[in-house]
Amino acid sequence: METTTDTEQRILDAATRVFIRRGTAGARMQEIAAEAEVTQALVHYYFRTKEALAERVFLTVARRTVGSILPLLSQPLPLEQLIEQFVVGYIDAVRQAPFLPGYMLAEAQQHPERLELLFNAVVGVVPSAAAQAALQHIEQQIAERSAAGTMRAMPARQLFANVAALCVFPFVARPVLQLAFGLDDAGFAAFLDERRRELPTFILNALRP
Amino acid sequence: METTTDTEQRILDAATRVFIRRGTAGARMQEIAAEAEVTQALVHYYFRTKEALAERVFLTVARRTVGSILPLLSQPLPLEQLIEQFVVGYIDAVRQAPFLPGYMLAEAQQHPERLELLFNAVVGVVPSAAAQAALQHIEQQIAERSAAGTMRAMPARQLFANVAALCVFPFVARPVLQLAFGLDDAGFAAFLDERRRELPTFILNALRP
DNA sequence: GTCTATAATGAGATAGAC
DNA sequence: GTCTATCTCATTATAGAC
Repeated sequence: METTTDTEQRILDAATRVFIRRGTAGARMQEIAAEAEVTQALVHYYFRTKEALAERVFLTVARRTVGSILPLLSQPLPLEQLIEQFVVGYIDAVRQAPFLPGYMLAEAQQHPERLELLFNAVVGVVPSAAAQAALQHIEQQIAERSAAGTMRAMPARQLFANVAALCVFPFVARPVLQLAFGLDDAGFAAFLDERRRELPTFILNALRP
Repeated sequence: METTTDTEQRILDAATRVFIRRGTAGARMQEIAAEAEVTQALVHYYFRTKEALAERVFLTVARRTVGSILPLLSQPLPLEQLIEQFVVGYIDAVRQAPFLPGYMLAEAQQHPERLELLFNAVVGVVPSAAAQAALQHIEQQIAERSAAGTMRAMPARQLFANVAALCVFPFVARPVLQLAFGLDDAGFAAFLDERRRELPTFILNALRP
């Protein structure tokens, strides 16, 4: 918990916005400096190199993302309600920062080493035990319901992947969807509202035995 | 249908690989030249600028993608079989070029003007009428089944988005999924095999009334 | 800590010989 | 068409004054 100066924080915030907007390779140190309202020299003063800054931004953003998703997964609810709460909570959260998922997935693709870094940083930290417990709780519920015949049996990891896919994809594919469906920004917002309502039903239906 | 020389084609292929691997901003003309086993000057000789080359690659790749997806959507089958065939066909096709979806979505994000260019290039060309017909045929089936009560009513665009999400996402999020599920490359291949089997059931189940 | 000025390098692009 | 050599400019990064 190092005490970051106000300026340092401003630069970090600016860098976050620019990296998310342009991607790491497309980002320019000058643009970051301008957006933070400082000179380029100062950006280097605080973060040495673009590479270091990029890594810092990615880890910060990724940790924040994990930190906002984990509570959604950790609620002590029956599986059905948990899924509904998760979908709604995720969509509402990411709407505030719609380009974030695309940035993170692209980064993960082009710098897998940062992912492992993040993994090591997150594991062994406070939320880790809680995270494990939450996931196990979910898997246990899947197993129970499958056994009881109240839910169609399916591999837990496929269910995880499906829920993630259905939640994340609209944000990653936004321009394509807007073009395909002929939506302006307001139309896309309406599409997300509709989705927020429809998606939980879709998923829960898929799980009926 | 211009007759592209062998060299030109080699450069284009190399550029395609490099752009997909690094993203447009991260790609280097030198790397493309090396991969095509020519000098950088020759790359410029054929394609003038990096910008022009990037656009050419994107349009080519995107058209090829549309061209391979359209037939999957155009099969004259009942909706249920169409979905199954589509899922399996898509997964099998993209396995050959697993980084392609990520590249295309990132490009669409950062160069929306290319998307429109593509749209204009594809519309008004041979497959366009067929594409419209195929989509209408699908929407009509959805409407019929909803009315008849043999399918749960839901907005067609949400169903499209869901199928796309479930098919595309694993490829876009591959590194994250591998880390989360602890999969090496062979493990990920097994995950895709499993998915190929499970996904059609998941979707069709979600559509039961 | 913050700036101005500038160095150092990286990367796209062209000239001209063959 | 293809190469070598080179130019030009953008971009990262540092030096040094304040």
